[in-house]
Amino acid sequence: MKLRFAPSPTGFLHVGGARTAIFNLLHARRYGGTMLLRIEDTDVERSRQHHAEQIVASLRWLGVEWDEGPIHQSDRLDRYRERAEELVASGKAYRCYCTVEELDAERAAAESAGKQWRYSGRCRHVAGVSNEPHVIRFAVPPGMIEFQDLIRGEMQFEGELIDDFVLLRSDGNPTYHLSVTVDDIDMAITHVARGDDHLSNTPKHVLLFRAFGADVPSFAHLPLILGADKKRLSKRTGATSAEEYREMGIVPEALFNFLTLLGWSPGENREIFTRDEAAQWFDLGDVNKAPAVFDPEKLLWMNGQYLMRMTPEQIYPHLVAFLGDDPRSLEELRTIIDLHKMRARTLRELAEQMTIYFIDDDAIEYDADTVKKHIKGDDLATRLSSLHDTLASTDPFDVTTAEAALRKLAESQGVSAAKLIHPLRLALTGKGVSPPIFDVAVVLGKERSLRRLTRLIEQLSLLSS
RNA sequence: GGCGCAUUCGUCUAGGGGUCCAGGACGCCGCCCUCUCACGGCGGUAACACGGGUUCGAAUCCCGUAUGCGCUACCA
Repeated sequence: MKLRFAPSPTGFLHVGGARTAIFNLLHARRYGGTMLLRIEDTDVERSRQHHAEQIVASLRWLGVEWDEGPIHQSDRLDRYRERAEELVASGKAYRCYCTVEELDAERAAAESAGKQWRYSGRCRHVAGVSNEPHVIRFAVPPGMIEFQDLIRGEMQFEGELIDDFVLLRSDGNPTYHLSVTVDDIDMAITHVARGDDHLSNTPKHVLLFRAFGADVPSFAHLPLILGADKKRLSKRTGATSAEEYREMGIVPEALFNFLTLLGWSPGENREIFTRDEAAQWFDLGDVNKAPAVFDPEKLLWMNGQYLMRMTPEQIYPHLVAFLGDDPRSLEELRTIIDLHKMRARTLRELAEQMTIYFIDDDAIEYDADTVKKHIKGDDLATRLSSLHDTLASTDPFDVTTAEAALRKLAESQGVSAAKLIHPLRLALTGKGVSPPIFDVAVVLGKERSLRRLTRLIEQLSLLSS
């Protein structure tokens, strides 16, 4: 068994393509098959080398591996010409001297007359060989074309309704239909899993496999991924490339898992699982027929689930990119990551939350809403001063000791602990939300915590006015 | 227009004739936990597109209709 993912390098790796790659990989792994990566860059107009490199990088990042390739179709142009000539020689294809201008004009005329247009096949009968520019067209035979689709079942198409499609362009480059079948034959592909948009092209490919005397592979046409507007996922409705999700702070394992669930389910209500688990359960035949809407909210939730289950060691390599020019070491961040990982949905959020530990004690900006809520009462200054003294004499300065000391103080002051805790949070972080405040204090250390508390006390009159 | 594909809660899905007045997850709402947030726990909201059949019985099978999408290029 051998599968392949065959992107064309006309842009970044689209999430739909990413999912196609994942499904190919999973099916190959499930059944011990081989996975091939092939770059379909026969369209010189639109293909770019840097896109190919970007796609390869995105696949690596995502964790989609391949056993062979990447093979570039642009390296195999001679092979496609050779195969096209074979078909001409055997009478299954022919040279066509019609120009695009002529054909476009015919098409436009037919359209304005309200009639559907199809190529007449008139060049089938042109005799001899001329040096005039020409394409090679496949002579589509009449009759029903049938094939099996793993996802849709038995498919039937009427041959008469298919144009004599172009195999080789006038510049000598192959079209998709030619290159894809020549390659799938040469590379012994047994299962073709690709986007739904190719379903209508498949009869052409079946015809070509037969014309070449090759076995027709199994097909699996995956439904598209839609945006919130139920249209093909586009930039209007959200990020479309794997790269954008990386930049957003999505970890690859989460995106992989999420994409896997679009159009497929392992059953038994399983949502979070590893690539290896998916590879044990996956089968192309279980993929849904209906297109799926990409829900960024659920991706964010899933990413949060991953972050919270990952260790600081696992998170750190992904996090570094979000830490700015002067990233701290894993050692410095280990505790902080543990404190914040269940509070962030993306690496970006995580990095953002961690900044409170590294800014100057004097640079903290107090959140206005939190100030309004917790900075009140004439005796606040004195109570916080007492808190300062209490914390100053707390030894050791650890979570349990500090918390016990604060609670004891609150009791002696006749107020709830919350009356001290919220101002303390504001003092240490400038915010109304944070991890448990004594954990934050311990990370900061006694000295910096006291300095931050002192600063708040000093600014109290300013803030409450 | 032609050909093809699809249609279960807002979204992702489970379901493959009776156990479904439809299960899980995200989101949303409420409660609990609690120093805040998050996590977690508990509960709630919400769906078989429509119409005909077949059958003792249909979300599940068949046929229409509607809607959406794809292809109809010297793009893939």
